Amino acid sequence: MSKNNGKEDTRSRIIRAATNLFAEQGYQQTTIAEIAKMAGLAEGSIYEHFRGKEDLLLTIPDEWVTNAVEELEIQLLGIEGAINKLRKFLWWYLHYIQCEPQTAKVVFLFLKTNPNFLQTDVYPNVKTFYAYLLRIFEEGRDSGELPKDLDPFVARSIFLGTIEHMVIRWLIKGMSYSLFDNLDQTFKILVNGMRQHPSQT
Amino acid sequence: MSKNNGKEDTRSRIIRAATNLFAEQGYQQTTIAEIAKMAGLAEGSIYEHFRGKEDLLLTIPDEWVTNAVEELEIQLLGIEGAINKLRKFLWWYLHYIQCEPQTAKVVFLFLKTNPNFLQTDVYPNVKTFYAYLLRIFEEGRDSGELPKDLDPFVARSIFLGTIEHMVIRWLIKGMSYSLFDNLDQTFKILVNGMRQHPSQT
Amino acid sequence: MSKNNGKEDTRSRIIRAATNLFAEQGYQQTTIAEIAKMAGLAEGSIYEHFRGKEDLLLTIPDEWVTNAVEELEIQLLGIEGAINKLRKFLWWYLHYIQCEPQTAKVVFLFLKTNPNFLQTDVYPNVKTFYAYLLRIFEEGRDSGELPKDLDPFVARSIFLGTIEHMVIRWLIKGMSYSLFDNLDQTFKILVNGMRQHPSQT
Amino acid sequence: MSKNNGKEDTRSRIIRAATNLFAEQGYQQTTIAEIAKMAGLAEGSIYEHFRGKEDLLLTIPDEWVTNAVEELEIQLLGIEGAINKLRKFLWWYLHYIQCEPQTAKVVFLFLKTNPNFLQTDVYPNVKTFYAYLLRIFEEGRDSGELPKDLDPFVARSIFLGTIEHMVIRWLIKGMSYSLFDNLDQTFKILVNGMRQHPSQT
DNA sequence: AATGAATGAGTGTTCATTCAT
DNA sequence: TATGAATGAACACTCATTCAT
Repeated sequence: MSKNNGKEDTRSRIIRAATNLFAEQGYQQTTIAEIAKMAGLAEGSIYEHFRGKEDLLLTIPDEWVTNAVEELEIQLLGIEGAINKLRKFLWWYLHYIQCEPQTAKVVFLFLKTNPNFLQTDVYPNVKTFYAYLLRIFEEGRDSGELPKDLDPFVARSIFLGTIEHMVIRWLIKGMSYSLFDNLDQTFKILVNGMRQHPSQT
Repeated sequence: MSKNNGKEDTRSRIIRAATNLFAEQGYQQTTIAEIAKMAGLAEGSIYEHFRGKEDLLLTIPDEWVTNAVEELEIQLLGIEGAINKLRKFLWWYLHYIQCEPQTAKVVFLFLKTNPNFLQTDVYPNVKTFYAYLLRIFEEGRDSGELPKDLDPFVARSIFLGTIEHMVIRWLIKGMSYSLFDNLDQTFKILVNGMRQHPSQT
Repeated sequence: MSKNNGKEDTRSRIIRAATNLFAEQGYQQTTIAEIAKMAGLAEGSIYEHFRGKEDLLLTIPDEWVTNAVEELEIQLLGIEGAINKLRKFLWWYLHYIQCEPQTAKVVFLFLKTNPNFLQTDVYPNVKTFYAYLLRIFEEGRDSGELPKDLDPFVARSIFLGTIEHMVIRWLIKGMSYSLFDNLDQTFKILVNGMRQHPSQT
Repeated sequence: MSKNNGKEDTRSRIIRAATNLFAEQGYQQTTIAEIAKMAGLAEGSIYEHFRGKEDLLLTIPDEWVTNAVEELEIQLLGIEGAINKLRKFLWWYLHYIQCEPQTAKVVFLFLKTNPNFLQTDVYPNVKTFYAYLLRIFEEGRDSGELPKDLDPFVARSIFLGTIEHMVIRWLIKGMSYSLFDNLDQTFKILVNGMRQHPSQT
């Protein structure tokens, strides 16, 4: 934000161009020439800023993920109770994704396939991000809000799996509807389960 | 049946070679030359059986999915109640995946990215497959076993999202553990939810 | 010679084209496209026969050197005396070079600079070739025709150095004169120096 | 003289950097960026002092050769007789080469291949340098110390050829031994060959 | 004199696909 | 059916050189 100098601008422009092209055509189908053209640069200039095409792909999530971790922490401030936090997490995460759908598309569709992603500098941030979720489940289990025998890892898998499924479907369908459709139902089922409980109508 | 020696054999050998190579190196990284070599054929011979590399990729799930639909139907025979059927579905599906992990890897990691998959001949089968799940939820809702206001589509998203998340994680981690670890917990949470219910211990 | 089949022909055609182009424009200045064009092939076809441009360069001397070793042995048959053998060697070697000046140019001007040449399969043949010269000097020294204290390695250096100097000068000057000009004088001086003189001990 | 700090220094630093890099990696393999870095400059600054990469290569021998001509003249002062002068030439030349092996490497391995070298400003100096050798042979022939029928050009070819062969071998072998090993033998053979023998007419 | 970001032409190499045998 | 040599379009990447500051 405060780094908007000349150089940073060029770099950002490249990242933006690459993100959009990757998102629209796929990683393999996008050429350096296209990225350069869209960024208003010569082909060779890309290599002044990035080691190569894959380096570019791997750099795309950097800011997005770093920022996500920071925001998430702030978003959860002042929220009491595991379930309230989960709700907040879900709503905010989908909102975050919806704000930059192109970046999300690259991350969810092309990056997770890439074997080198695990060795990236961003990957630890991703783990940090997901660790928050883990902590919420642990907290809820310990406070009695969630069952004592709840395995936080399993709970997280279900939570994340559901989100990812929704997001990927949304991305593939061309982001033609709102990610928040049916979100209430989804959250309700996640929390209450699918079974008809005696205590429920 | 009598052709299942010469021609059919070759075709199967190609598919098997391609599946293994795609699974191990990725689709883009695998060359026709490698596939031909592993299948014991000359490069050009591949084109006697498939239109091209992508056709080959798109053909891999054919038998696997067709067979899945058939087996699923049989598996569900005689099972009473939506929850029992869901349990069966989950256990059997994971078992099915674990039996042919290479095929699963190709399907879950490389095929879902491919934009042409949706126009494939197999895709309707996939929809049929997932429709079973939908029907189970509808049945449960209508019989009162599941809540009256349960949205079957939402329920299915959660169910499938969870499974996919588990499977993809398992594939990426090198299939180094059993897919059935923690499966009980997972199913329990899906059905009962994450909340501590008064009626539960 | 007897190998003139279809495949061998193509390979030879590539080598010939490359040899001529390398000789005329230099190794770096020659492109694969040019070689392919001159060989009447598509660019990619080069790679069916050679691993790459450098492999092509390194392959050029193969036949030439192998053949030289064989011919040399025959040429020396029946020649008596070290000095007579040296004379034969000199005349024949220059003749051999003059027969295929393009190959010679590549070998003398571009190959000896290449650091990978020493690890080539041909290099042992080169050593074999030069070892003949060494043996002639040893033989002359032992038979008394050449001085007892003659160091064969030193003698060989002088002999080869002189030849190489002549050849390279000839190549650089565009092969515009005969390599045999002044050859008598040259040989006389070389041999005079190495010969056992009556006035010497 | 007063400029020999700022500007001249930079120029020399560039030449030194280029010489070392060319010698170690070859001309083609060395980039302007590397040279600039080693010279402690920005890439573009090279072009304030040289027209380009090839100009840089062609400039390397300048001082070395000019200086050689000057020194050679001095070295030969007061030496009587052609053979004594040849001995002096040989010893001093090798010494001169050994003092600056990196420059020698560039000159002997990369410059002589370069077609533009012949049009360089230094080239006349090289001819001057070699002309000294020619004059020594002529002088010896005329004085009767060397045979009347000695062709000075031929004699020089042998002399230079031998030296170059020794030097190049030494350079390629990594300068791992002394250039003066076996020098006595070498000179003895060379001179023996060229010397006027009593037994000859 | 120095900088260094930008340039963009140039090129080796890959590989899916074709086709004559 | 099978072959495998030939194809040739496509592309990432390099690097000497320029120029505004």
